[in-house]
Amino acid sequence: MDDTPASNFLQTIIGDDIASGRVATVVTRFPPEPNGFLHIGHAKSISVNFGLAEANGGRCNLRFDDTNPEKESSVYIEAIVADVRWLGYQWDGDIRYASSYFQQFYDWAVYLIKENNAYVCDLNADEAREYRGTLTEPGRNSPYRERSVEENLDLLARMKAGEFAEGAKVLRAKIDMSSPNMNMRDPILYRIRKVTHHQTGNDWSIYPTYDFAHGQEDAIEGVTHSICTLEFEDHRPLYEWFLDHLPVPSRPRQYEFGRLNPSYTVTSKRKLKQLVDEQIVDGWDDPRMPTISGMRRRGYTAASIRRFCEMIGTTRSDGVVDVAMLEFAIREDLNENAVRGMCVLNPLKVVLTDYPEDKIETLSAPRHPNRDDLGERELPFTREIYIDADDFRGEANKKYKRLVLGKRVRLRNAYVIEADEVIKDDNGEITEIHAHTIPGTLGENPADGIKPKGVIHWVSVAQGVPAEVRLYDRLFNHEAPDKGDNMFMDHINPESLSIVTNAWIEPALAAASREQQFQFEREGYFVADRFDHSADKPVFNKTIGLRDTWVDG
RNA sequence: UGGGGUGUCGCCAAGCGGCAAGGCACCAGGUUUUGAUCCUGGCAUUCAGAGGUUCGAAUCCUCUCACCCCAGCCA
Repeated sequence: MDDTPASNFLQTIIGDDIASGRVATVVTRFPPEPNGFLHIGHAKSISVNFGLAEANGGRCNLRFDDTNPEKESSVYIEAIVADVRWLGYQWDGDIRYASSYFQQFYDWAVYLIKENNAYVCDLNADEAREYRGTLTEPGRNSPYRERSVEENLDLLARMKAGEFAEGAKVLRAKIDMSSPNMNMRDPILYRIRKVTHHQTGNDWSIYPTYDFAHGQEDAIEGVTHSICTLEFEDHRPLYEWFLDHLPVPSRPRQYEFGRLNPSYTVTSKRKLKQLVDEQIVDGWDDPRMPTISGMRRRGYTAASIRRFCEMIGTTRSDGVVDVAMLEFAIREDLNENAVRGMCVLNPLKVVLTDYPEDKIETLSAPRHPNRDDLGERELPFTREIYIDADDFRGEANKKYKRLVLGKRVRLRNAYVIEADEVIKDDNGEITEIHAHTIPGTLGENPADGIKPKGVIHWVSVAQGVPAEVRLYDRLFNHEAPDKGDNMFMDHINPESLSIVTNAWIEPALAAASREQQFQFEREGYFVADRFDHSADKPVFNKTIGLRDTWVDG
């Protein structure tokens, strides 16, 4: 958005087109099919399409490629619209639908028949496959290929009228059954589907295929640069064939880029849907999902997703992007902008035996270590506090910079304390620690010169608030779960979610509003859950941990 | 054994005939009341490989190799 236009091959092409006068105004489009939620791969496409339009003073349309009603639903339309908006992009004019051009497509189909460039074929799916040939053998002409224009016109009209059963007939382009490009072997333009369409209801019983719709949609909308992913490259000759043989109002051009494949994740709507359907996750917006809505709920910001897309670039090579880059993008944003707070995930009580029982000292702590503009928060200090159980050891080596029996540690934003005694129950489990404060260490080092070895976070027992914290980890424990067909189900990380129900947060955090991001110091970045969080029952999701270079656990 | 693509550091990626940007990751120091941030330094005599053209090649030519996509009435 405020970024300088990324230099990539698409920008070069567009720059040349503008310079040569081939295009006056750049028009792109983001054309999702409403058959699932948008994921991080779509975010790249959105970033490319809207970004290129924006960088070149052009426009970008949001168009639903809704040509297959069987798999689509308006539920997805609503989710997709919300996601694009949340990412921060504004499409040109109204939302478009391929389905609103259905009559035009039909008229063009009639045109093609009249030009002897299309015919109705009665081959069923199996027969058609047989006639199509293979990658190395040419196909054979359909026995229905030479029907008369009149007969084809009549048959198409009757297909439209619903006279034939699904699968009984299709309309095909008459191109070349021996083409080495499978897409040119008399591709299907229309198939019979007697289903209700989410936009057009029962108006149609035949629906155009992607190939017979896409280029024409682009032409109707005046799209100048139709940008898609690499797997459509083989369709480009067909895309152009239709533009060549139809009286379309403009001449769009298709360009392809390599799709995004983040490591440790799957980005295939089919596979994501399977995770949802089989309840491996809680829904399309589960925080472990690589969907836009899942990432949003996880605590990713729109800015970090845009930044990530910018970092990875746009090229024609397809590789796997290390998720560490995505993690870097969100840490970078949150480090700069997230308010700090303290949360104890695994509470261990510490009693400060020298501290008065009823005393509540209201300390003040900065909301951010390097940003004074974010101000300060009140931080109550009391005799009993919780620290994380991992932050105490009876004894430890010099590398351990936390609380050790007989040693000192600094309580973040408060006093230096020294551990005196470990209290255990009958089973030998530690129940609490007795310690004492070192006077005069509020904002100062100990007067005796014995500096604490480390800093740990804490929360007042009496003034803190219980909270639920959902700890997320990657959904897959394999770098490339997408490899192989259904193998990805074998690589599910069984520990991708663990819920901490007895976390303890400082009062300032209980005042969080939904979707507000924080850094729980020394733990990571967390967000108040978009749906489940409330002041009465705080719920936080772990977005990502802090970078941890500490060796020796 | 058809057609279409891609190969530059562990990952992403600039480079488009003049002598290998940058980011992520990693490593080593410094600062630090977050083992975070921040700061400093390190990290491809080499561009899939082999030939060739040229004063000079990652960039041009030739061949080879590897990987990806295409045989949905999905997009």
